[in-house]
Amino acid sequence: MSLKRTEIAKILANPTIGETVLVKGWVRAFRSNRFIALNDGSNFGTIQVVVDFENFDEDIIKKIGFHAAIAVTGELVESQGKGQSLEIIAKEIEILGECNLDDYPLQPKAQTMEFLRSNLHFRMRTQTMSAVFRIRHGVAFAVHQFFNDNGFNYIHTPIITGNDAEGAGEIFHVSTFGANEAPLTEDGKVDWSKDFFGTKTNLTVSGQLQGEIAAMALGKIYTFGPTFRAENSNTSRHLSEFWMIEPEMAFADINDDQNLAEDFCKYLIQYILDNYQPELQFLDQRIAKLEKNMKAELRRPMGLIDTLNFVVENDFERITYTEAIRLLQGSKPYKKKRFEFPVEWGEDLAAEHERWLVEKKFKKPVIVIDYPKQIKAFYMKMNDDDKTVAGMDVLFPGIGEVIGGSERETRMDVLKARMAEYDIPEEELEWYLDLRRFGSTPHSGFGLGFGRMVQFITGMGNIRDVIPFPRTPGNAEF
RNA sequence: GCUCCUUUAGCUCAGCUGGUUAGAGCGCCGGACUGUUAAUCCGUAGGUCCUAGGUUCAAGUCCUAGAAGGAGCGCCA
Repeated sequence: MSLKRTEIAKILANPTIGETVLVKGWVRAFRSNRFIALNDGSNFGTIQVVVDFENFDEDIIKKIGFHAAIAVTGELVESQGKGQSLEIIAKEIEILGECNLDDYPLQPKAQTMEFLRSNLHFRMRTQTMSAVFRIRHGVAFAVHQFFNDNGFNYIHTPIITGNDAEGAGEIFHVSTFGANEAPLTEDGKVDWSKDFFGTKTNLTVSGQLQGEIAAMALGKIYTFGPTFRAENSNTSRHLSEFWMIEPEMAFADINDDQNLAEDFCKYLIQYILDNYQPELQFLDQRIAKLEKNMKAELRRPMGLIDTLNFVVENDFERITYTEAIRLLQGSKPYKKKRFEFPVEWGEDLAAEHERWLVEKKFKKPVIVIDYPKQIKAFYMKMNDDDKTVAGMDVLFPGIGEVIGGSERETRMDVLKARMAEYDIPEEELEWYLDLRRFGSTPHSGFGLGFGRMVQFITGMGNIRDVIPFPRTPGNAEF
């Protein structure tokens, strides 16, 4: 009977010293014509294969190169060298897939993220990307675990929707009409009633409003899916297609919302600390190397793992918008006129202001609540002062806003007035108003940018490097 | 959308106030090496200097336009 392949992770977890094993994987390094570092994706690291090259065909030895796919049959033994406890003494080696290094773009050394972005189909093979995407999976898993353990139901809200009234950004239209082929109405406008769905449709910008429908029946729900914004945003924190997590809770006010947001963030980070130490250590060292030659003020105040531990172990700072403005007006950069944008009650906080609050003043995540009504969405609950709404932003060091959420407005007259202020026709959101007409109750929720959370946990500088196939203005490769 | 920066070998970069055969490190390839850990040592090859115009006796270097990439800002998650 021929030997069955064993995954490297299983060998390392439960070694059977002295037994003959078959492993298959990709070569990460081949040193001294003798030592192969082999990775098969089952774990982050490698297993060492020792080759007595005198006993092998020269043709085979030559093909054992960087990122070649090979199969090795050999004896599992305790390693004679330092740096690993186990190794496999190769008896047979089969080349499964050669990797011609004359033409292969990747090299066995550190490469820039910009270069790797131009080779998206190869970049996951690098150690950095391997660490990032393993952690990305871990965070996604932890999202479901957290909500499941806390009694939330996962709701699939639509990706294509006729909902055009959310005001969360520019939309991508969805149509089966070809360019210049759209049928027109008598007055010369495109006749959307003849389109596939019989109405004008677009890709979703948020699942929140549909999430509220579900929360009014199931109590606690969450969505976790792709969202699309056609904004011409060119930053390291924005994607045109990104994944968002949106919990919604019935019978919950803005305080419950803040508690959920804080517990949730801490849970995700703790889960990765508990389950992805090798990956985190690699990313931590990677950042340390990158920052080695940087000026002290440009470096991170703490290492990656220390930062994650710090966030988990400390309470988030919670302040009102009004308080934030007061603090900012008393700040050194304000007095020295270093801020580019005005700090005035009624003006939205700019990135420089958020950064000062998070990185200079409190040095930890900050939740800001009770924003002026004019800078927040129509569905947020109006506070008793008639000036502010029960909205919140959760601000993280380095990446700014990770969460935006609110208690929702449930009073029919107030909601209608707010919609009028935003020129949202009532007939478009009759169903949303119905939720307030029939069995309405206070409820709250938020949206967490999944990529931003992964960015924070991995310490990656650009959100394009934490999603396999980034979609940004002018780029939709693969 | 706005501002700034970058584009020279496979990769990362150097190339001064324009001057004649365009450099380095790493990688690749060839060789050496029986315990390596980003292995090490020796050697070879490798370049439309992003594109198109222009200025000049002479342009990688200066000017104009365009393209691609990056950083920051705005919008947000």
